[in-house]
Amino acid sequence: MKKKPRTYDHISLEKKWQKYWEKKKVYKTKDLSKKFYVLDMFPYPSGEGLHVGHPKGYIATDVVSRMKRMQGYGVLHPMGFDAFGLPAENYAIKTKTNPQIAVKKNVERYKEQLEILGFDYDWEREVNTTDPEYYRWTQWIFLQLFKKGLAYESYEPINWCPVDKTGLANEDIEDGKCERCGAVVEKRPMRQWVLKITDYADKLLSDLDLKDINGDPLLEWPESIKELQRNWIGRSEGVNFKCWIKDLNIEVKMYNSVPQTYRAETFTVIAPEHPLVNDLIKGTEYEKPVLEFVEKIKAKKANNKFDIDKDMEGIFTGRYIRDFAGTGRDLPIWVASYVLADYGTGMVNCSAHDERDYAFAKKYNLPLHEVVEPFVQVTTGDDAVRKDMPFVERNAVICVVKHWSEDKYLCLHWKAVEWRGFVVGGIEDGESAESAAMREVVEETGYKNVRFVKTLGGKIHSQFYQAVKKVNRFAHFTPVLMELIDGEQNEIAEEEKALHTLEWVSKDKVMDFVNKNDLKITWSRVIGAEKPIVKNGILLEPKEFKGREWKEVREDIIDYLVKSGYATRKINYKIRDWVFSRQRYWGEPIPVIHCEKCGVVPVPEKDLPVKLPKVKFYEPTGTGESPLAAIDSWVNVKCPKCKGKAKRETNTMPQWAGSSWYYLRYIDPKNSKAFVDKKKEKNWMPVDLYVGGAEHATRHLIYARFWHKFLYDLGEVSTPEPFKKLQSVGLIMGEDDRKMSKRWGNVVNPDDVIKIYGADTLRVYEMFMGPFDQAISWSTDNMIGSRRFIERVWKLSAKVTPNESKALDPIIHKTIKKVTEDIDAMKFNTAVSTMMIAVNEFEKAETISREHYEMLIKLLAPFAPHITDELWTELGNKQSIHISMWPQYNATKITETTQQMAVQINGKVRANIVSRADASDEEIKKLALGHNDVAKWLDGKEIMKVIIVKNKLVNIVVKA
RNA sequence: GCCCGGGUGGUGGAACUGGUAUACACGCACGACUUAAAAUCGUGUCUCGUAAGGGAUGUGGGUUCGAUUCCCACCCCGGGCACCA
Repeated sequence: MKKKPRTYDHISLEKKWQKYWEKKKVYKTKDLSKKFYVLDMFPYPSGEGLHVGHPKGYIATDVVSRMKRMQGYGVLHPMGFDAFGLPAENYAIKTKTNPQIAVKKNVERYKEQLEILGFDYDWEREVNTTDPEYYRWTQWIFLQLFKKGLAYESYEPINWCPVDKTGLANEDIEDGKCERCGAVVEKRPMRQWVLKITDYADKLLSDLDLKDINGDPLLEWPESIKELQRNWIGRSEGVNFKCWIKDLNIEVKMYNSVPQTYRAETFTVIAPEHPLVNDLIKGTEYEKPVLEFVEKIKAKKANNKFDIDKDMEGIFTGRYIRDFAGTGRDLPIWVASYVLADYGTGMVNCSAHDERDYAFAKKYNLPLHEVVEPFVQVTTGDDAVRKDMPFVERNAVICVVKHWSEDKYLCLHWKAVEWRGFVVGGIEDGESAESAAMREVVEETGYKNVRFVKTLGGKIHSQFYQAVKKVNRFAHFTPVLMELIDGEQNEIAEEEKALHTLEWVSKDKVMDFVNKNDLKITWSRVIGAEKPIVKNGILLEPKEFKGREWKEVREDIIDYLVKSGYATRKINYKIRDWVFSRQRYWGEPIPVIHCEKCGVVPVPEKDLPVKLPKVKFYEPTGTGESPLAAIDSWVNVKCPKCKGKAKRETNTMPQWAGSSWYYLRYIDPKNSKAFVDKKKEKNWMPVDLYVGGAEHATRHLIYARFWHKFLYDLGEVSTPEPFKKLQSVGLIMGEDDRKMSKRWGNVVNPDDVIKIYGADTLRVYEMFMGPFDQAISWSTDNMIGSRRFIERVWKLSAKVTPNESKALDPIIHKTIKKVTEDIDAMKFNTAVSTMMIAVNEFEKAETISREHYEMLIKLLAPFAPHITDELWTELGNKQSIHISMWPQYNATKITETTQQMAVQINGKVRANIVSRADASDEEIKKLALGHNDVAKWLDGKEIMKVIIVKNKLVNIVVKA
């Protein structure tokens, strides 16, 4: 064994090992009985190159894949490039180079940057979405979708980006702006290809919760990303009411996801874009004004100047919905700006129990009819309803009492329970609310001359715990307004005064004074500031369901409506079909041909790929046609069916097409007969670990699941879901806490960092920074710690002797256990800190056995692959450390013979004791009580209880 | 507004199914080595207090022998969705 003092020259050392690994094909994918497929979200190679934030996820998968390989798994850890789409094309236009050339250059640059980081990718499996041999299969999948009717042409208005001059999918829009360039998106009707992702909406949603045979979740995804997808898919269950337009006898369906309140419906609104609008107004006096209104709203929407809060507008059509459910009312139909044409049926019956409908009705003075009374339940505090206790119902009054001369109101403050409100009391049998109110005011306040003014609307239902009577109360309050005639008052008993005080509160302070919701509702009726009752309340109609609760009655009402023939069950989704065509050059040509005679004809599979032709001008035209339309020689073809005159489709696919299935191509990247060999697919799928940014939750991850499910239904793939475990990477921010970007000048380039500190240091640092899925700011200062750590491991090799030494057994075996578990759980920061602790211990030892040192560097190998391979071969090993066996911990070597325990007295640490590891509770108790520092605290106190937690603490509870 | 995360030293952060809060690292201070500096090594570093001891995990309350961890309310920060009837 050599023990030369040598310097750690990371530059030559790292280069040397990278060459060695490549030459020896250390990382070639092997088919073994145990497989592990680790996948990175492949990069989109921009002209900027990588910054230090990009490789964070790649380092993590590299660490995992290296450990898995050492654990004897056949590991598939590939890398490729996603290069079609707007960014590459815009870059090409800007730099006036052909995108093909620009992409090639960018890919080369990216590969160089990835290579110096020392990743273990099997580059023989590299894929590139712009390679015709790759997109042949992207086109093939499109054709299968087309054949199953899942790809169709549509002429609906879509989102159009005026800067990028192309249509966009819903998913490409952020806050009404183009996600790429930030331009305000317009609505524009044009021909486009659309994929029917809505057919899979239900499966995409429910399969998020798939369970395996053990009942464990099949998708080990962060709950937050599942939730994002659930929200995006936006499933809504409800009913479609059958309605008729009065006089015209047109049947229409009306979607309603809150059918409980159907009897409150008093008017109907229809979207301005709805085709039925014309039929409603044709030839009537309403035709002109309504059409003008529709045009105005459409124009606003096209320019994205539409703001729902400012622009809630409508106009009457002169038509009515005929009474459809026995309410005895016909509903006037209004065209309203806030109605969505492409959700539900584009037409909605409106009631007082929806905030927007309520606001619209108030604005246009439309009638409202409430069928729900407010219901409040106290859930917190002393008067919170007690669980498992029945309710005692009672009719009662809430009396708001106005001062005889000032604009003040009589309020009560019950101090014991911190209840602030008005005079409240029960209604006796046979008593009217009015007389109960008179009686209660006199009894409670002592004021003698009070006058009834009016009842404040319908009942307010309220559940709370009545401490005095020790019951759960269900009160049905009638709120009333009273007024004192003068200030004449009886003396109030002293004991009454102690319970509560009377306060005259000025009008503007009452709302803040009262602290219970039923009282707040009462007060809002006094001042006329009522809000619509939504989502919660007690039903008055229909009479069969009177008294039932809003949430609880829903299913029964739906049953009732379906049985009565008023409605049918219906499910709607927020997710829209995927607008799949782009009017741009740089994408996969959509493989169909438009024939004058036969219509749309798919390109025969044997003619794939439809290659993107080389062009001189690839700037977007902005006409709704892609630049391909100008290339006659490419566009004009013979119809594959009738051999007649035909033209190629000139739209191309969106950026997300190629990435929707690339993980399958890695499995069999060179196959020219199929997109993937079925046997190989079965061997490697699903992806065991997929790592990437959470920003892909609603696009890539939904699209890929959609395509995968489609291929699964075709029998082309063997798993219902593509990605078993998903892990999101937290961003690395700039040192100024802002997103790393050229714009802020805070970009740190990995090449520079590697030059100074080495790839191993960069890798260790990025893993050590903090929790992997959390966004953390870069700190070059902090990185020095990782470099020091590596150098200490390097220097430690001087202490290695062939002799055995048992002293370090516990520490190294604990470290093996923790590091292995942490890597599996993606807790890299604590894995690194555990190794740091081990190194600190190793440094204290005189000598280190070769066995222990080898264990240590093996644990470090996935994080710092270069230096560990160097140290490993210095020890005389012939093969790379990365194909050595991962160390296994020995549980018996971890267990210590003694245990240290803290002694607490009433929860405060007063002493520490050491006992044999197998000491009995009695022995430990004796030891603890006998300790000098403990005796001092126990002096003259009575011991109530002694709690012993093995290997942790002893807590002695004494009487204070 | 709704739905997810998250608030712990000067900083990044650690703490297993409730069990000695602040591991590990950065920074800082002091010391050693050096003519000197860098590098390296050592010691210290939540806070108040001379000490004994007390107080701290966003705020307030609760459960418990014991709470960063569980429950309730509120405040703040980050992300997503947002006219979806």
